[in-house]
Amino acid sequence: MTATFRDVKADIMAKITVGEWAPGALLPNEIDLADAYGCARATVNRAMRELADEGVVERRRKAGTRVRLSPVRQARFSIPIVRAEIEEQNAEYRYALVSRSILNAPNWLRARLQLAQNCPVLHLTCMHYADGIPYQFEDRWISLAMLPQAEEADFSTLGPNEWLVSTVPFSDAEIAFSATVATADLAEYLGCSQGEALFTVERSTWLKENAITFVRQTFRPGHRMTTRY
Amino acid sequence: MTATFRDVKADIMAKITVGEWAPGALLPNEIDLADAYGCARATVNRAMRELADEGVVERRRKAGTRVRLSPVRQARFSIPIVRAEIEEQNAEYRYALVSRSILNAPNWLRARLQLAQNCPVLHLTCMHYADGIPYQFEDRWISLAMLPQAEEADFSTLGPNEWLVSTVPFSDAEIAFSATVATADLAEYLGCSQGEALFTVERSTWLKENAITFVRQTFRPGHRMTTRY
DNA sequence: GAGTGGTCTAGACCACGTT
DNA sequence: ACGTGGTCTAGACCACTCT
Repeated sequence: MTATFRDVKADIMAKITVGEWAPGALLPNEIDLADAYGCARATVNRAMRELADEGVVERRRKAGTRVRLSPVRQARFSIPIVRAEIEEQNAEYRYALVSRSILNAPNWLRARLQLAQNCPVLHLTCMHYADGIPYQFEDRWISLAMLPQAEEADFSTLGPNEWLVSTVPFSDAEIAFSATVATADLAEYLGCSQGEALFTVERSTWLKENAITFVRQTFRPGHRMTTRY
Repeated sequence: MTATFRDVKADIMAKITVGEWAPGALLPNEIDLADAYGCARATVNRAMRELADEGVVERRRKAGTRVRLSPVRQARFSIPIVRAEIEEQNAEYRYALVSRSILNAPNWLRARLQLAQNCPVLHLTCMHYADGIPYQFEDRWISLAMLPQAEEADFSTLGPNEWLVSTVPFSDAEIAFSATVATADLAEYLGCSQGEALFTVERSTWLKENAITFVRQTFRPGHRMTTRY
């Protein structure tokens, strides 16, 4: 019959959304709230800490807890592997390797990943299909300095995405979303017209300062990346 | 000299990235870890709980804690107001109202926001500039059923973005990223060529099942939305 | 200086899911 | 049935920062 941290959190959230505690307002301190809810301070603390993590309130020692003026609310996107993304839509997944080559990292890639000069890289291009329809074109670069075993791997049946996930962990990643015009090549791969606008995701990953891989994923026209929060 | 939950978290994370605990591996239980680190179980619990939140580890009662097979790592994006986004780049922000009208919600909007029939909405279009250069075109729809006071608000100097944030809280939001081809109109507003690929963000927000607003933000060519995780 | 949140502790009880 | 994580408690000390 005592209040849980979920109860406390929900009640505070309700008071905020209803306007009882307006943006910028100062909330009671943890001791008073604990008293009011009839629970321990640690319970209130957890509730408030989660609200702070979610960007609903702002906390500062001595200054207390305030409702954020501009709820800097954050959206979370899960970064799925393509296969899972497609199969979740109950579509049949198909993968194809388009090209494979080994070369020294071009300058743009060296700059992007902070690679040493003459670093050998494996360059792959692949296609992912959903129910036979082009879904995504993948342009993948893997550092052979960090992952020499990638040279032996068979990417004709298993996508580099899945191979990497099960082979090597990473400590840092950078992700960027943008829009690209379909070139003649891309249009052909994705079965669309040249000039269409394509949603693009670029991701670089590192393991302790050492670059592992860079990938550019280009989606078929009309693709949307969605989330709720 | 005792281990903090940050120490514990960092150490576990290190053991995972180094491969000492491989994907799928079962970690010791909380009591043993607390013993090993010389701290209380609650401390280990907090460290592990945060790792679970971040998708590094998976926890189940009785089954214990395992390193995730496919790290379902999540990226977090903050959803800033345009002014803040521009000023953060040390650019001068300028805002302009392009058009304003009141009408009944068109069908696509009613469907999208689950609005009642004949719901009056305020339709605004605006431009945001960074150092005088077109930065973003905003296509904004506000429910007058929920926010009648929007009809009186002066949007000629203050953007609807900022007005809404300081006026009304929200409980749920849906956000979608995509790519759009620049139409003649958009090209003119954004000072680019027709046919360019433009990065687009659409967001709908509700307050307890009641739709508040829908917005489509179209960015100038080349815009990238970036984050690290 | 004093008030606030940040964290740790040692113990306890409970909920869940595997066995 | 039993082992695991999930949560709560009451108390304590500390770190920050506002005044």
